[in-house]
Amino acid sequence: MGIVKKSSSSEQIIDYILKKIEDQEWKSGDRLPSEREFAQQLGVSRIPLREAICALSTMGILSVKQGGGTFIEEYNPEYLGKNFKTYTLLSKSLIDEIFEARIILEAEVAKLAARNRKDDDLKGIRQAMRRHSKTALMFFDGIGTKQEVLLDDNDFHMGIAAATHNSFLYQMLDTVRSVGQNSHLYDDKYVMNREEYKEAIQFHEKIYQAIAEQKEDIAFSVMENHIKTIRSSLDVERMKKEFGEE
Amino acid sequence: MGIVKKSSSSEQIIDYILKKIEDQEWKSGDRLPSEREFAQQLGVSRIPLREAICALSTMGILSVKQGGGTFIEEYNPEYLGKNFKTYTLLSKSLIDEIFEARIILEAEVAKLAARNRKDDDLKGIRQAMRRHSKTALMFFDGIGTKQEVLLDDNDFHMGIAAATHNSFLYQMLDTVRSVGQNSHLYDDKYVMNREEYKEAIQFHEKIYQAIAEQKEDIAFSVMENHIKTIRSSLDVERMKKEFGEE
DNA sequence: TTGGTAAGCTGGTATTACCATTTTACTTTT
DNA sequence: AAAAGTAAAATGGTAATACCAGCTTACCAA
Repeated sequence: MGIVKKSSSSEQIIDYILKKIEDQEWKSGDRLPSEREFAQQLGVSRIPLREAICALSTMGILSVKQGGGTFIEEYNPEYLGKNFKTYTLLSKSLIDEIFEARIILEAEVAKLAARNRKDDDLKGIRQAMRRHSKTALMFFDGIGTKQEVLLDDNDFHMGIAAATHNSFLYQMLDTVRSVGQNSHLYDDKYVMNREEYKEAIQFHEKIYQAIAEQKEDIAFSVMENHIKTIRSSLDVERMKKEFGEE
Repeated sequence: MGIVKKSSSSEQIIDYILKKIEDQEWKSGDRLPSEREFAQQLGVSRIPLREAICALSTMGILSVKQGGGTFIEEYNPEYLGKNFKTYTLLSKSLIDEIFEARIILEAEVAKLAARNRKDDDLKGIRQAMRRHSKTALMFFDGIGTKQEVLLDDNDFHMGIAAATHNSFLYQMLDTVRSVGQNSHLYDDKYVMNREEYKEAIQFHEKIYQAIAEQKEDIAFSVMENHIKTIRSSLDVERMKKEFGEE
């Protein structure tokens, strides 16, 4: 007779595995029994066991390797926001919330980066910044795509996040940026006119300087203005689209 | 012949479903074909299809009802941090990162709450605050458990987060708080001596006042000090444990 | 010692059958 | 005709078995 008793089998199995982890009986890196063996121990078939393993691996708690086995995963903050990278159905009000959160996070991240950054971090940020300004200017001469510009811009911002040496804040910012940019409401509006982008490049340089010189408050406020400026221009575009052309 | 072609079947099915959602062919509330029918359409068996559905439902993108069907879920920020509620294996350095993130988030959340709070929000915060101070004082008279005190404390802080009316910040704070408090390193150290807790209660009252009067900067700085104080006392406890008793 | 080969582990998928719950449609009752 | 009850069908959940695909191991040959 198995250990499982009530309600959905797979859920009970999930609880069973989580309890083993919480009780420290199973630690990071440990291998679970093979599916056949484990299923027999629990008194269930492979199907609900696999459902449980699937759910836990989606959460990042387990990892499965074909031919190898199933293992307890190392704690990995990457999964914090991973779920949302592909989700695009956002309402107007949610987008406002996202931007509000993004302004706060970007500014605080810049501040913390100014405090914690190493010399190596500066190098990465600088490279991304220069690549970005180059691709952005080339884009207005008809060379390259908007996506390239956005990628370089993202590298700049996430490079700053990496300089905080705080994986939680990194992942939170990554989430907020991804969710926002994947929204179908902002598909082709992110890179605006030439002036606005030159302005953005200037913002980037100021932010970089502040981080390099470890001026936390300046990094905070300039970044805050930078993101607020972006939000404003996006709002303008949204107005155009609602009342204009079509 | 099915639609699926290369690599892992279940992953392809996941991509297939996500693409349908991104292309707006399937919207929130829509019902997927039944497992048998859908599997036949894709040219696979039910097993990999169920694996895909399992993964997507743990991400919060699908929801399944036995006897009913499988549906596209409404966008739900709740899943942002849900994964971590049970995960407890944290290293010392990660705990430092968590506290750093928490200080930033709690302070910014308090600030935003002071800006956006409605009168109803104040009511909830006030109730939690009073319940907390009551259970905390009772606890030192030997009545009630530490867990009750922690729950009330959590209600207070999350009530403030709710007052921001920003579900992203709410979920981020919830995540950071959950991850930190579930750590096995802090099992029985959260409620310290009587003086420290009276201090915390005073902090709470100041924070509440600032939010009620919509004084953003005061809410920010008092909350920042509140969390920093907690971190300090926890560090002291950690020292004791490392060099002391055992 | 080195290299490869084969056996046996592992998870991944297919098939079939049956159970549990929900939905639907029909019948019965009022 | 409307309401209530009941049976049938549809759907997800589980079981059992078999086989495929990738990895590990051990053993053998050079």
